[in-house]
Amino acid sequence: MTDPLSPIFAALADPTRRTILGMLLEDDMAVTDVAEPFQMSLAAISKHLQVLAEAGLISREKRGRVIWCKLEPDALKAASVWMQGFGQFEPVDLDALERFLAVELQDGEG
Amino acid sequence: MTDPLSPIFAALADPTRRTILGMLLEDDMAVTDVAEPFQMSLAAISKHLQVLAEAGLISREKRGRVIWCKLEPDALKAASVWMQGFGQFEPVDLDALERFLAVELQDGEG
DNA sequence: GACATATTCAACCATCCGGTTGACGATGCC
DNA sequence: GGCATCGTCAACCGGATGGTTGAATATGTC
Repeated sequence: MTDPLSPIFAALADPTRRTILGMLLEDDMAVTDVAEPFQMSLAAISKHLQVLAEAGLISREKRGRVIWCKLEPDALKAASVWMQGFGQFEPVDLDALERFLAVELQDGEG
Repeated sequence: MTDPLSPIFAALADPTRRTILGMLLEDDMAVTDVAEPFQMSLAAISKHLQVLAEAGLISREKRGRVIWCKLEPDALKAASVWMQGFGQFEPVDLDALERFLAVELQDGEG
């Protein structure tokens, strides 16, 4: 499953994770601070951040004992581009589109 | 859980379902015809169509004994709008996408 | 060294998901 | 009526998901 879009959409399918993305839109945050407004355990939030990171939607950088989470817009952009293929364009070869997006994503990462 | 976005993203998280949406972009299709190119049972495709319908991404209309599936772009638009809330990247790589689509459309069908 | 904080790991649990198969209700055709 | 076709339903299965708790690993502070 090297398809990049599936984990992105799967990550976006959870409202907690979408809320987290919204929080990270304002600023980078430590894991503990991300977890603070939620009524669930820190471990649960940590797992959500793991899902977001594996989808490429965020990155995590450890500085000292704190792990900073940062929004990575490229993955969202990939999903957005895919959807625009539906909104505005005529029939498209989706497999080719996904190959295109895969290249796009690789492009973004160092 | 009346949140409309979660089922939409969850539906998009499966590559089979995304492919189905791509097929329906060209034209409305009967369930059997949707299932034809896939290496899985008709019942499995029927379930996928159920998921897409519950997310609002398609509608199904019974005419005779055939059920016609139709793309409903509004749901996709809702998800797209949500993502644009994130969009500093909003003017997606439309240039690249258009170049891609131009090649695609020439290459593919007439 | 001792202790507190930040985060993950591991085990566990209930539920959901994607697939199968076989039976079933509707519909169209002869 | 009898039969094939269209599509879903129901039961089942293995694996993923979302949550819990408690222990473990780093790191910072005194």
